[in-house]
Amino acid sequence: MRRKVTLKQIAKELDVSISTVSKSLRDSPEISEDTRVKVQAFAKLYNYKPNNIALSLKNKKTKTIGIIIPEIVHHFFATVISGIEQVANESGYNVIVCLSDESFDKEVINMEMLANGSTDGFIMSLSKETQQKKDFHHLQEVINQGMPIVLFDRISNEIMCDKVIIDDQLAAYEATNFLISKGLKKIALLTTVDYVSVGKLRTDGYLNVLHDHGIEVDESLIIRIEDTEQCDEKINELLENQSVDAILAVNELFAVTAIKLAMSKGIKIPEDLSVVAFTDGIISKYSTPTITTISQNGIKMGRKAAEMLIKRLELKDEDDEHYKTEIIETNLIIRESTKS
Amino acid sequence: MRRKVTLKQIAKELDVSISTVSKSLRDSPEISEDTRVKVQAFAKLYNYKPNNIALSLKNKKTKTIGIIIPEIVHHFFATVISGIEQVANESGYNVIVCLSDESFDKEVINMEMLANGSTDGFIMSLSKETQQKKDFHHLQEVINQGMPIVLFDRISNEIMCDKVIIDDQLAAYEATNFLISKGLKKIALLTTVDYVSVGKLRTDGYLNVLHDHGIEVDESLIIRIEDTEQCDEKINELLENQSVDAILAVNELFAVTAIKLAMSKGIKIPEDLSVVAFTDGIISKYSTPTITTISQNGIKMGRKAAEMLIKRLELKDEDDEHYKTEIIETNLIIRESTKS
DNA sequence: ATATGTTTCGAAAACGTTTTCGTGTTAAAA
DNA sequence: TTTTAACACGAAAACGTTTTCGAAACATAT
Repeated sequence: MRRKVTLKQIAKELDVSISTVSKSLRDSPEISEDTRVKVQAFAKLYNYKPNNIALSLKNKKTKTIGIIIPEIVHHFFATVISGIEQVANESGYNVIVCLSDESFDKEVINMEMLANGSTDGFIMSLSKETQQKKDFHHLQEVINQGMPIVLFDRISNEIMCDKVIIDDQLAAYEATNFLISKGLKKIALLTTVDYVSVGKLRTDGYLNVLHDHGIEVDESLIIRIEDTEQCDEKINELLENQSVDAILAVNELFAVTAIKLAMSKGIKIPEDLSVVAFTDGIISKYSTPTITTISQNGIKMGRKAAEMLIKRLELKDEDDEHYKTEIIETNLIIRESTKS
Repeated sequence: MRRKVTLKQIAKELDVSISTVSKSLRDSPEISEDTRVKVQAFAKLYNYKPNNIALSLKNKKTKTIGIIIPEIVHHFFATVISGIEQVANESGYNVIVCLSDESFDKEVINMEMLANGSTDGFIMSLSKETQQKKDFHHLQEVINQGMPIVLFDRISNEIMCDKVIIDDQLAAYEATNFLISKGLKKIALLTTVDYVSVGKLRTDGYLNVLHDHGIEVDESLIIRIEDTEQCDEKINELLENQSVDAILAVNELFAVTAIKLAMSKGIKIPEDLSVVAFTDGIISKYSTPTITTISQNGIKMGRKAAEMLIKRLELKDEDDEHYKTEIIETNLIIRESTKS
């Protein structure tokens, strides 16, 4: 077992000082050709690579980005990570991933853990519980210490930092508008409880478009689903008690569940019922029928978030304090679940 | 902006030495009640938390696990990460994730990057290219330096280390056997090219069961698909030219693609064609019809891998050198895509 | 001859910890 | 009173780097 070689060992072996070795390897002009070549050859032979931890301590930079998200077994979040990783990699950064499991406490713990020197900054999406409690002291604490944060998707306006989102309200507006343009009237909304920021915004967009078309809002068509267990039951209720023309779902899962239930009741898609879902993922593409969705380009969001964070990290402390909110464009991907 | 407070600053402020502060915070008996209380109060007030990087350098332990996988936008790999993260979290470890994108070079670069002090060990699944080249020098190098590695799913027997896998061959055998027991004869296999270890093993299991039942192997029923672009074309060919009773697919994607193509040709599932897929993921559960799959419990694999790695990390250098290969059991989840 | 300049290298500090060891002070024992 | 022990604390080393500064050795110019 050949442990990693250090500057000190090389220095001892070649009978020079540590400084000389360090300078030689960094091609300092202070060092003579002779010793430089000698040291470099030796270092190469023993496959010397500087120790990252020591460098981090010295430079007060870890070249590491902390990612905190609610869950990873989730197509959208996985794509965001992928996007972040791409940019990070190009710039020599690593990513360290922590999951909050939608728990406020876990989010706090993970954040404190990483904030103690492990990362230079954070990219995160808030847990449900955090959005509900509206307690952001852990974020504020980190920001106060001078570490930049970029929030994406599940954000809060109470926190002053860079953000990357889609225009949830507009997207919901346009998607619903698309349904209305097909002559559909009784449009149901499958959404989450209101404290989830994106759920709220999407609901607003839905309400606005109805209002703009002078369509009366039927509260019984708005189904707020807390967790996946309720999903089947609540959607079943909707389909039993109402004659519905179309459904706008705030995620793929609600949509595919609705489609399956409808089909089992003999309701034809899209002839009897049109369905549009947020978040273009695996399910929409491969289910039968394929589902019309609002694309939410996770890769792009991840890339943008990483770019913003790294830019701020490499900005020489000229703390702009001028925070930006980037909006990633969405578009409607029309598939089989809506009338043409 | 209140930067993080250090021992040195506390020491200066309270006019004691750094050692005294450190000892006070760690409740050393060397320190008098008085100063201990005083220091602890001050530290709490300023929210002192030791710097992880400094600790890592001192202890030569980072409490970080490096994960290198081919891609993250992939349900199975996401579940494995989730499992790893659970165990890591319980034991106070963080995970740092790198993606190889199925590229040998990226795998090597990422590994070297993390090996220079960033992590205590690795959990990884080999990229296609690595399996093809059979070049494992980067793994061997890391192992020689005394860092433990746990391989999962895409492994190689040439590397001496802990491993976590499913019994791919047995699972393929049993799944195919299940199809045969339903009276199906012409069973096609949708697999990957042979250098992917799991593809090879699954193919072997398929071949063995045919042999054991005295069924002649029809090479034209074995479709080797290199990448997703070829997928449609190759499966189309199969369905056009052959009368096929059943399909065993080595992943969900191949299965759902085959089902969609078959249905578009008026072939009824499961009446005319039964389909079984490896990897129980999102698609199988939500597609129409739902797909019978071989479960491959990613969470469990991840958890097991993390347990093995951490155990080895915390083993006080009593290098067993006694490497284990854990086999995670699979089971057939019978859904709508196979005859009952 | 001295003064000046250049080349080449090493000592030491710094990053933030923990820990070993030494030492001064005080209290108890002889 | 002197010796010994217990107590409370600080100095310094160590982890592996990079970088500043000083200095020795030699060459060149005056």
